[in-house]
Amino acid sequence: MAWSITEVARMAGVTSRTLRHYDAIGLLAPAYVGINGYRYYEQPQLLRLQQVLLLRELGLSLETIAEVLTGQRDRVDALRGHQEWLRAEQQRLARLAATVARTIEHLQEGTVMTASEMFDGFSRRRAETEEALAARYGDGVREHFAAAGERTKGWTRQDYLDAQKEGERLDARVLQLLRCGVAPETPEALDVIADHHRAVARHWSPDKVSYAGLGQLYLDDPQYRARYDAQDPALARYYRDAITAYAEQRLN
Amino acid sequence: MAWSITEVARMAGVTSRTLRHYDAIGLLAPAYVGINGYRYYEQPQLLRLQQVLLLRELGLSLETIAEVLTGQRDRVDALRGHQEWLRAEQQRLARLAATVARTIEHLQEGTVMTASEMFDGFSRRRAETEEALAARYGDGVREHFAAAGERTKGWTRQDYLDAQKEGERLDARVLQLLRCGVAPETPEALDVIADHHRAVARHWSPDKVSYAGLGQLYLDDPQYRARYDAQDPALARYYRDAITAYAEQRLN
DNA sequence: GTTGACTTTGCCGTTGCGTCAAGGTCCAGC
DNA sequence: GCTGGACCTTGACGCAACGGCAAAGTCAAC
Repeated sequence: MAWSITEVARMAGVTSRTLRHYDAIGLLAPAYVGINGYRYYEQPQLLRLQQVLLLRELGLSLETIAEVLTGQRDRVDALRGHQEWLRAEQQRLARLAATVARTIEHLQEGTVMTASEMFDGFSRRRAETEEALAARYGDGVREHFAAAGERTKGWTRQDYLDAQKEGERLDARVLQLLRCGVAPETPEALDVIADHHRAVARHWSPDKVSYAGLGQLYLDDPQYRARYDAQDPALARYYRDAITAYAEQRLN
Repeated sequence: MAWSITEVARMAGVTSRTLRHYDAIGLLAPAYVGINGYRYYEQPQLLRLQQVLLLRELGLSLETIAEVLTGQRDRVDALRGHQEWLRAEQQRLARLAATVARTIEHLQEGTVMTASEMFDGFSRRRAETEEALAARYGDGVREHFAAAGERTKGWTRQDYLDAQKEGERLDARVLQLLRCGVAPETPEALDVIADHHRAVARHWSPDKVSYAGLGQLYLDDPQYRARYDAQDPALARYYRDAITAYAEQRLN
């Protein structure tokens, strides 16, 4: 008993285009293909399609479904992961909704919502760093940032741009070291970190401990972590190791 | 004071690719373009970008943002709509999570989750129709469906497929009438509806009132409505009008 | 033999960019 | 004047899961 593509589509409540797609991505191949090129499906394919649609309705991606059906991945395992994703997504939406609500209120009150400073990438990153460090090491670190604020009071936007540019160049140099297999505690690496330290010192006065703390932050803080992971999954750790070595060997 | 694309990108914390994209879709054009083709941005563009990113962080689509910034659409209005969407999406995810949880339980209990009948598009649709009608007219209609179940007891899968195929052909014919401007109460339209009535009567015994109720259902039930709306936004209403006219004129 | 329903492959469109690729431009140092 | 490196341009593909359309071949019934 073989069914044509449209017949199967009707039985399952999907379109024939969908079945062709599933064939194309290797998720569900027909039982056989006629000499005319027509796809023909039989009972086992219907059962498999049933499984596919069941998992699809739960929101799993076709890729995950394929993994589950080939047995590469456990169903319960995949579903648990999906459930976690669903929860995270729900929370994200909840936060968004809250922010939207607040924004609406502000708009209605006529508050102009300047906050233009917050849209300077540089100062925003500094604020985030302050929060992250304060969360890890207590409010004591905030005085460091207050001092940094004093020091950069006269900076123009151009100064910030230059500082940011230098930071990116440093990232590129460290990435080079990593890619070339240079160990993070070698003098070559530490020389690059020396430039990093000099750059940081322009708007902050880290001592041995707090500079090493910054290195650790690169690894632990989700914001920094994501930024470095985007370039190389090993970059954050490399940065931390190099900074730690630098603090140990060249600071006191 | 003009800034290059990368400078603006750094200030705003986005990539230059993003700014080029915004230029391409007309969301944010540079202040001017040099003879070398370079994009240059000035203060007003930065302010606009700030607005864009603010709304983007709230989850609005770039299209909506563009409408808001051109003044075609009110901010508060757009945000309210977005908020509703967020709520609906959250609820959808919550339902999904609940279903996933139940599925995990079933899997762990070893329940095999056959429910193969539920994957027959036809019987599923019938179940949905029963629920929808029961919700509207009370449980009294369920006996109609029980009788239909009796009548289709001996049907093979092929019979269901044929019935479904006929249903789709009828939809196509009605759509033709609609597109050609044939009014729903004309004899020509009623003749098509007569075939519809014959087809329905094979697994159901509608009287004048309940057949008209089915027509109304096409318009009111979200499932049916979506199915017809996909073909033409006026199809559901046309169906209802034609069925109502048929019930009035040719049934008693 | 002619419809009409059905099938095939192939390609564009959706959202918001990331990521090359190929090539032109700018500026500083020699 | 030349070179190198950082910067800029346009163009095109890729993603997820198909929808929709076009051109062309196939099948079955009348």
